Amino acid sequence: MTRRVAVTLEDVARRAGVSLSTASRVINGSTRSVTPEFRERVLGAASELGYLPNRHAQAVARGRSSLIGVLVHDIADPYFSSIAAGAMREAEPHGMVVLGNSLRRPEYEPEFVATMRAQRTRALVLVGSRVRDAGRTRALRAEVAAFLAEGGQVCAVGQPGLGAHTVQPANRAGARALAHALADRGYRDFAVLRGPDALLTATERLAGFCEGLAARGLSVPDAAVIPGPFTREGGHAAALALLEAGPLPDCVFAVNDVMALGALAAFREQGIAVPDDVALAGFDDIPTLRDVAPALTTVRLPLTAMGQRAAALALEASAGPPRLVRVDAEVVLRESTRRPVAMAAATPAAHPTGSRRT
Amino acid sequence: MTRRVAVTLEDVARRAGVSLSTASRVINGSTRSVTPEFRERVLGAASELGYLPNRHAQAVARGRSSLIGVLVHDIADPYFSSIAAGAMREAEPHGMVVLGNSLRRPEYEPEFVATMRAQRTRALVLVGSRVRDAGRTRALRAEVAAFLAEGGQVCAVGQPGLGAHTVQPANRAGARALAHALADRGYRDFAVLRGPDALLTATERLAGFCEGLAARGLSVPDAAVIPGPFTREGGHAAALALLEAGPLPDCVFAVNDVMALGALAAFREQGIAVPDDVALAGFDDIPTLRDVAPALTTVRLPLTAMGQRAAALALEASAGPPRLVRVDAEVVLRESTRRPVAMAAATPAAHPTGSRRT
DNA sequence: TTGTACGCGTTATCAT
DNA sequence: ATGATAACGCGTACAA
Repeated sequence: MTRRVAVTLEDVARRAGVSLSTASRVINGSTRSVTPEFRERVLGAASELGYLPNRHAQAVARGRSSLIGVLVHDIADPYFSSIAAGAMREAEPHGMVVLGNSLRRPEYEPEFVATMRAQRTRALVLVGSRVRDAGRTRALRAEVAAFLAEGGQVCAVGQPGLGAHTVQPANRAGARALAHALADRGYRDFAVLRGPDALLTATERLAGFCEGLAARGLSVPDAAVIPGPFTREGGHAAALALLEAGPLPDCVFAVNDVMALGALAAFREQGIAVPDDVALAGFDDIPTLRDVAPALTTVRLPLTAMGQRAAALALEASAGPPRLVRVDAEVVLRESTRRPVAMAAATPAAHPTGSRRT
Repeated sequence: MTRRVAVTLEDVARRAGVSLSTASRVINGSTRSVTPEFRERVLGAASELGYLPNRHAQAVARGRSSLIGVLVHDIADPYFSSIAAGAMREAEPHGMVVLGNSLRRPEYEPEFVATMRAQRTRALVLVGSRVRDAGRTRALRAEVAAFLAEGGQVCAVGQPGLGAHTVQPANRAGARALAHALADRGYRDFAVLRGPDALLTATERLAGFCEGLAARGLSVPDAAVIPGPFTREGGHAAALALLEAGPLPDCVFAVNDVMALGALAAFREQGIAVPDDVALAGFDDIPTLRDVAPALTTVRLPLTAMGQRAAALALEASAGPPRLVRVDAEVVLRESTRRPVAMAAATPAAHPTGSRRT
């Protein structure tokens, strides 16, 4: 009747002349208690028939599958693809990786976790940023809790407070160190392309940057803090908005690299030279940066390693409470914040800080 | 005994006071033949209990899962992540997407297809390049055939001859057109960073480029055709090798953009200016190109659209033979092949073509 | 050690 | 329209 299309374990058992259970034992290797001779026969039959275990049937019988979920916001964004690559490299030997792409829609995240629950996935890596929207956060947290309750394991990257293991980059400290470094290079008049204020990551970087400046007796005028999407287009638009808002600052900090690249493009289009007319810095050190000119100052995060670490945490047989793994960020000064000759000639003290923007 | 951890359809049926079959009918909506009242009751019970259908059980019962596989060589490479993003966008509404990362190991490809067979995946998108190794190709083709025989659907991108639908970019014609354009800009003395000679894609582009030059009475000296990996590092190394081999040509063609970026970096490190000392062109038009300076001449492929098209082909209920969808490539001339002033001043005829490299 | 039989959560066939 | 009941392919107590 039904067109039997794939070889089943029963076929293998029949051909090997053994029972289904014996065949099962040698194939999945649960217990070693099988005679070498039978073992041979089963293995032979399996390979002759081209047998492939039905993973779904296994998952149903075992009550758990070997799928591993990885969720990112945008797989075409180098930040996410780098982390995803690291996570996949680590996870691949342990099971099949399912990669989800939220397209930056927060409502998709709980949905994805639900899907993974339905798949009885054993481990989950959630890469993203916590968002200020309490409803969304609650929905996501609820799904994660349900997933955990069902015996799954979860590790988040960059979004603490989910009740799961977390790999957390030093957004605040990194931005603070960057501010120090820029102030020490003599920059005095700053602007920040701050990203969406709903994104915790963006907000932390802004806060850290301001703290760092404050430690040097500097600050960013409110009018020079430009919000916008966390993307290249967002950076582009924010840079244009900055130009509209008033005279150019010494130095612009975009809270991530893709935004910085957008800003760089906007400046180029407007005939504004970086770093001669304005300095520019980003955050993340995405691989793409190796090929842009001028070389972009940034705060390096070990993206691939973060993904690997997260996958390892999600995969390890963990007893005990959720762990928080902090990841250091390192300031990398490059061409885009080389002080222009005119400024470098003067002593920093010669530059009164007075806020140009009121 | 067993810790019942997830809500099952039976729980829902019991709570709704209906039979398992009825509950199944309203949940999966197979037949509409359910009284509105019962329907309400089941839906209510399901949502109260937080019921999630076990996809594995469904897959076992139905004999086919709703998984969709996408295989790429390197998810961190913009070429692949762009195509993958397109494929995922198209596929996501139809099922869960499983993304595989071969890390450019050809032996992983048949393995991935086998895994997808084991998962009873319904559709498969294979992104990559056909490799000259007959053994590998045969292994892959065999797995694809088995997958097809089991009722699955497949679409390949850039690797024809797999017995599946194929989305095939115009590698040859694109490279030919590029050669024409460069010759028309006055370049006479060329080198090609040709990639691995085992990769069909690389070979086709090289061949097309040579054809295009030949049509203008030009050619590339053998010594100026440098092989190497299809990656940024490969391009970097190949550019250095080119420098070692002899004097600089007018113009270098790297058979893909990431190689061109590697070459660009190598030139920059060596103090060689592009395009003033040497012109440079790539192939693909990856998104990254928007941020490199000088802007890189390339041959544009609609990467995202190709991914979408491939997923659509793999998903569509196709009767009939495998289809071959050709995708046009478009030459995009940018700054990196602006003719230097000195050359532009002279007439092309003033530049004897004589091969500098013997 | 091996085989029998039952269970996993669904779908689908068949009477009712 | 609804409800038993038999698959689906596999894992695994339990008995032999």
